[in-house]
Amino acid sequence: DGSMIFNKTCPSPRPAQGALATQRSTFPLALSQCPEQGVGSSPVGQELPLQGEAPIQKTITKKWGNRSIRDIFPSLLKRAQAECGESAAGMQDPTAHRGIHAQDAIHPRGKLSQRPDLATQQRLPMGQCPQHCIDCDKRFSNPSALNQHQRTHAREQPYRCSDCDKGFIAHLRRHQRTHTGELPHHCAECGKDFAQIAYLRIHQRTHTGERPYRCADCDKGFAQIAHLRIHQRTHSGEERPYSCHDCGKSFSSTDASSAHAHRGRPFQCTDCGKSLHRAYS
DNA sequence: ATTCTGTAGGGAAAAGCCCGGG
DNA sequence: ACCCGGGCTTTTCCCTACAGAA
Ligand SMILES: [Zn+2]
Ligand SMILES: [Zn+2]
Ligand SMILES: [Zn+2]
Ligand SMILES: [Zn+2]
Repeated sequence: DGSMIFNKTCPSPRPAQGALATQRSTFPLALSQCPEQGVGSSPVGQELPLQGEAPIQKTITKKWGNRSIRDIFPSLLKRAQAECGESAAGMQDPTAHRGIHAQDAIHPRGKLSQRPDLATQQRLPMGQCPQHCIDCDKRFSNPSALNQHQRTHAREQPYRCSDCDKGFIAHLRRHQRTHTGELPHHCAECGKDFAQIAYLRIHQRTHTGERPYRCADCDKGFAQIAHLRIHQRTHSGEERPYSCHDCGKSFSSTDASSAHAHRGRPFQCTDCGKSLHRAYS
């Protein structure tokens, strides 16, 4: 831990979730309704090679402070997604910025928008369309298309956060705690505090040992149903719907895909000098 | 024997849905 | 009618432990 050098020889540090969704018919694809994509436009499809990309950057040095890269990386990704217009310029970590677009199913890069961009009169790939809906991440080639689209959100979402400008159907206060850091729900057992009561309830099972979800095959119990569902894949054969963009290996989950390692040790710790073969060491 | 690497298990965050009380 | 929050839920992410392979 500590400060890390992220030596990016692997072009996608986190495996694509969206892009891989094509291989899994049950994936909830939230594409549709985008007026720029036309009716029945299919999900990502075979991802086209990205055009106009800078060549993969060889080394990106970044001081991560006291936090490890795996702690800081998710927020970088989220911020890049929320703030990006179309270019990585100004981003603290262009690597993260590239990553999220290369993997993004919401606005797949391979598809051209139907209307030309106002400035250039070119049909841009959807992922590069400059008009960005902050509520759903869809992209539009011109402001009026975005405006029209956003009126649908105004109907659906009567609440709007003054901090991040996102719209919600309810529970605005609860969302705003993600900005304020307020943690009103206290565990009397261990003293930890949580932003949502649901976190506290689930957390309390770690003290009580309650495991309400039971595997019908092996009778093992789990505290969270998501864990049971993941576990049950171990009984049901070799379903491997996710594959790595870079090496093509298949995995049963995005988690497994993200944890797998590549040759070349893309991660290096500046403190101990050790090369790491994957982000999770 | 040591290092790599895939996998299982477990702790959380964010946000959607339903509902009842005020 | 409207707002709010509790309770429950799904989805996704992050991390660790560990066993078998290299
Ligand atoms: Zn907000
Ligand atoms: Zn506790
Ligand atoms: Zn089981
Ligand atoms: Zn790979």
